[in-house]
Amino acid sequence: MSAWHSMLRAHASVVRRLESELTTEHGLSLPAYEVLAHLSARPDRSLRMTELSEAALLSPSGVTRLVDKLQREGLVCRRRCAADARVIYCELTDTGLARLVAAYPTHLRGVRQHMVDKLDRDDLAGVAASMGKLAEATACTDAEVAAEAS
Amino acid sequence: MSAWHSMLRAHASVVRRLESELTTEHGLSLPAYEVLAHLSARPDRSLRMTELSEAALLSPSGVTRLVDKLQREGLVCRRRCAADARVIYCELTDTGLARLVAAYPTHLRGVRQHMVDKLDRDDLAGVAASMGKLAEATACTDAEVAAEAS
DNA sequence: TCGGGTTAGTTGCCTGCGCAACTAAGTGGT
DNA sequence: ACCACTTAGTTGCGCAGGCAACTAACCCGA
Repeated sequence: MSAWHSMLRAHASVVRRLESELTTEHGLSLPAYEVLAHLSARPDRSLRMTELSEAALLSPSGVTRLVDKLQREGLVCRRRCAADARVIYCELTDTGLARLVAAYPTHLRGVRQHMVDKLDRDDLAGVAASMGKLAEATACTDAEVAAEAS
Repeated sequence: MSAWHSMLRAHASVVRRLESELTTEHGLSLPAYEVLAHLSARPDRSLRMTELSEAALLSPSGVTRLVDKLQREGLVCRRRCAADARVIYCELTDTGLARLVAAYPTHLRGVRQHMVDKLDRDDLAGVAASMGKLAEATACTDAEVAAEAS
């Protein structure tokens, strides 16, 4: 139980700091950064909206609006899929990539400063492992829930 | 870095589940539950608004509105402080306590189910320790920031 | 004792985001 | 070939919550 509360507090404070640094220095919210980062990791710099939804931990509508915003700023653009007219690829523009590259050091420094440096090597490994288990486990139960719903 | 991403995902999914269970079964958001729980832990069942703000990880305005809502539902009431007319005590009513007692098992089960049971004993201890460090460390830097601002 | 600074709480305004309903497009059974 | 079912994405709506500005109360030095 104390683990739970500590996790809540830790998450809240780390996220708040990272987000405030990112927004003041580069005008990017944390989900926006996540989106750009995930896009940049792709060879074609693009992902489907649903994939972004998964990547940015956002609901479909949230992704739609976030991409709207990023598009208005010229950081991404929408591209229709030739094979399936329902899917829309969101593609990172050069401007978007530049913005990401500019923001990257800030983000990296933030994570180090607010998380990595406060823990020793073993702690960090433990956290990574445990959180990985949690994320995976919940993904599984999600699948089960979806299965029994159908 | 993978620790960071895992933490984000784990937190998001655990929180979402807990919250949805709490709201559907008892009509309480997670912050609302936190508030009631913290109040119940006090001998006089009351806390100042600022203390609630800290407890519920909410901004002052957020607390004001959350307490407004809880008050409308009759779960808490506001009480002025005789010694200092600025401070307002938020006090848990009997109804509020009853609601909390009703919700408690749900919350406990949720935390077990979505977090504790997915980790073995050592993981859990590690998470508690590490997250404790993070929360504490960020509290410290908060203090520093406040100090240098003044 | 009174005027500037601080602190507790509230309010206006705005943004982000989830849910539910919807449209458009693809798929599969008959 | 057609119609029911699913899937991708978008929109209407509503709520939660942060920031900045405000009020009221306290505090302290001259």
